[in-house]
Amino acid sequence: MANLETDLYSVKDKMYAAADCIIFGFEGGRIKLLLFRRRVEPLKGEWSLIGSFVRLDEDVSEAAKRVLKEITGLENVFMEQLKAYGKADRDPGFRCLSIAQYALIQIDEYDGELVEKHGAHWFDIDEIPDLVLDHNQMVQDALERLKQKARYQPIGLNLLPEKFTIPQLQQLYEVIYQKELDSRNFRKKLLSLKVLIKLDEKDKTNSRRGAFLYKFDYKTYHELEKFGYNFEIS
Amino acid sequence: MANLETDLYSVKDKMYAAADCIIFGFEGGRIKLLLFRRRVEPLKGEWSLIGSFVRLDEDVSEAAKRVLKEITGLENVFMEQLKAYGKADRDPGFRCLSIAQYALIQIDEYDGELVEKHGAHWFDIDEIPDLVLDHNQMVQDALERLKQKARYQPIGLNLLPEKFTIPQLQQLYEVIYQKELDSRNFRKKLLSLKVLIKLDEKDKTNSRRGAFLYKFDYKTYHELEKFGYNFEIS
DNA sequence: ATAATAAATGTAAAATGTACGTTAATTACA
DNA sequence: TGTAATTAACGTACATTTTACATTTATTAT
Repeated sequence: MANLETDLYSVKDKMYAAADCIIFGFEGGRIKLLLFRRRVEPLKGEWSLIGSFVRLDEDVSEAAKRVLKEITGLENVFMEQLKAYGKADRDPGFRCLSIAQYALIQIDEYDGELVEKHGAHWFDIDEIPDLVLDHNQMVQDALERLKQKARYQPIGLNLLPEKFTIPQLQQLYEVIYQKELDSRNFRKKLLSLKVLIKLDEKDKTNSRRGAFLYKFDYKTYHELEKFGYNFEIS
Repeated sequence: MANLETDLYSVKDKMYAAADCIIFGFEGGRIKLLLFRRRVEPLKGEWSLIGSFVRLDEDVSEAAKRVLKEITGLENVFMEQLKAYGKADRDPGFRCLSIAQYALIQIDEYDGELVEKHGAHWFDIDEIPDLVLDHNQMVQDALERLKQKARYQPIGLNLLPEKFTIPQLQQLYEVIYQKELDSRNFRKKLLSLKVLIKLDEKDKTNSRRGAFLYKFDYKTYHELEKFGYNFEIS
């Protein structure tokens, strides 16, 4: 009996593991997703998230960083694990887990040439084509996560340049939440959080008057965080 | 060049995948964690989360359910993926990913005999022993998730019996948040959410007067959810 | 000079959160 | 039998935050 059980528990099957990246950007007031053509069979050539098999000697998060750098040239961007996708039949070819990670990047900073070379393309999130396997589901889950998380943590800022205007930030929140916000209340709430640094520069791309540029004060933010400070934009 | 790249992308290493369960209960005003003695080498006999290798033909979530049922006899309990743990060196023996899932159970409903038989034991979360591999980290992460999630979703209720009193629920929130709550404000806030059904019964285990029992109104809750209703207990 | 445009500011009412004190129901036991 | 002890339940006043809404400001193209 004991032996039987031991044997049962010891069933060890090996499988593949993939790291797939949901790469979001923000441009022209829209959230964008970077997709590319799948490089391996089956389904080679179909639109797919950017991903790679995880190698035996690398961390899952490293695998994601590796592939992100390879395609976009970017390092040190915001990236966070979304979740693992582990349905037995998710890949028709062979058993393969995927650990999905989402990245938020400043869309103007990536290496366009590299992206071009890998056949990658930015899609508006309202116009995402059919993707391989369960990748559409991953994108939906990542958007949901972004929506939830942006409310209580300043992660959305990773989609904007270091210097940004309040109207820009509002526009970002409006597309994330998919609803309009009152500009007066938005500004008031935001400034009350005391984590923005007003600069002496203006951005005049959107108006004659120009809007003041701000930077996020991460230092103060992390200080306040320790005391249970609540960043919340609703 | 193209071939080289194709080869590079095609590096496919197989590895093991484990499903580990962080099983929380609530008893005597404390959050408890169910641990057992590891059944496989290496580290056989050490305290460990309950887990199993994922088999080739089963979903990751199924693996977690399988092992949970095996040890506690429980089915249909609240269980949710926490995250995947994918450090290359997390298991000294061989490359093994773990997909951690946390479960919230009513501690009185599990099969004590089964648990006994598997050498499992409930630990107060303040008295968790050293666990194998990165399991202590998993527990910390799961507690953090519980703390975050309980604030905006009524998942804590899964730790209580179907019928519970308001003081019981408050006690639960107090241990989750690790801070005292004002009983008058807690009650007011909770009842204002309009998702509790007051019963005609009282629970007299904690006082002479007895406290009225309530049930959570999942039906109404799910209705309200559709309209962007916000369950929030802070 | 003026028109056009988005940025920035203000304010009053409503809703929610916070900090308290008091009363109510029940049982053990004097 | 009534009184003390104990937790449950309720209420209120004040502070804070959210919401709804209108006007002024800075700038440039004409």
